[in-house]
Amino acid sequence: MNINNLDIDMKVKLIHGFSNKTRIKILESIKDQEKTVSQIVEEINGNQSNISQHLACLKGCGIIVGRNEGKYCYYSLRNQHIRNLLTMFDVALEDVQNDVACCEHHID
Amino acid sequence: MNINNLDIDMKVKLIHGFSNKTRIKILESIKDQEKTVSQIVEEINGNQSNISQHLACLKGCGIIVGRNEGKYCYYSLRNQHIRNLLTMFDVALEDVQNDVACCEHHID
DNA sequence: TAATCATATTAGCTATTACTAATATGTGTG
DNA sequence: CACACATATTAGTAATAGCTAATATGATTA
Repeated sequence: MNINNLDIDMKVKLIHGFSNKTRIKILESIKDQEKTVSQIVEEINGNQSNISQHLACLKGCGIIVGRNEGKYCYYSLRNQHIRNLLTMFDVALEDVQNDVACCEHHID
Repeated sequence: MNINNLDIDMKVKLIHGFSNKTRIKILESIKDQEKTVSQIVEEINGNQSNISQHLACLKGCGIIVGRNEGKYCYYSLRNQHIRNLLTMFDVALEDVQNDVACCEHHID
């Protein structure tokens, strides 16, 4: 496993962070302002444990950062690059939107 | 399931296309010029069946397009937006690179 | 300090995804 | 037309990811 492979692993991990519906919802929810876990849970109508796990994943992937304040934990996007990526997904999607039968069975 | 949810599903599917090591390798391989399946297989040292399946996935996600010519099939990135996305991943990654323990067990 | 609230962690289970090997299809060539 | 080559498809299996419910941790408050 060389440097290049490490890079690609990192890249895949980063991208993987974005590749789940719940995580995308979380990211959209905190795109413009930091929120606490419970705010997120309420907003996207999720399960506390589940959201917490996804937040840990997003943090581990370097997509978001957490900040503790008293008993609350505020999460926000790591930086502007991440925000840009989220925007770019939408841009690319618009373009594809019409002719995507779309990966129904993913690999097969 | 409303319009918004359909959008988000599409978005997740699009992103999912990028979230696998083999697929990223394929994309990097064809980033600057179209290639045949066998060229890709050779270049990234992959298994023909496996690569073919991933190509179908990428096509289904709207990330690449295929063009038949005789017994060959040439694949290339769908458009410039996709190329931009690939570049942006690298940009975002650089930024994160240093402090990513990184999602070892994904959700847990 | 006991009770409560916010969040994290764990365990068990199910669903999804990726891989390999075998086989099929489709196209050009001797 | 038989054979070889390029690619696609299928089936079966192994690996990964995601979910829920239960429990733990850690901070605040009555």
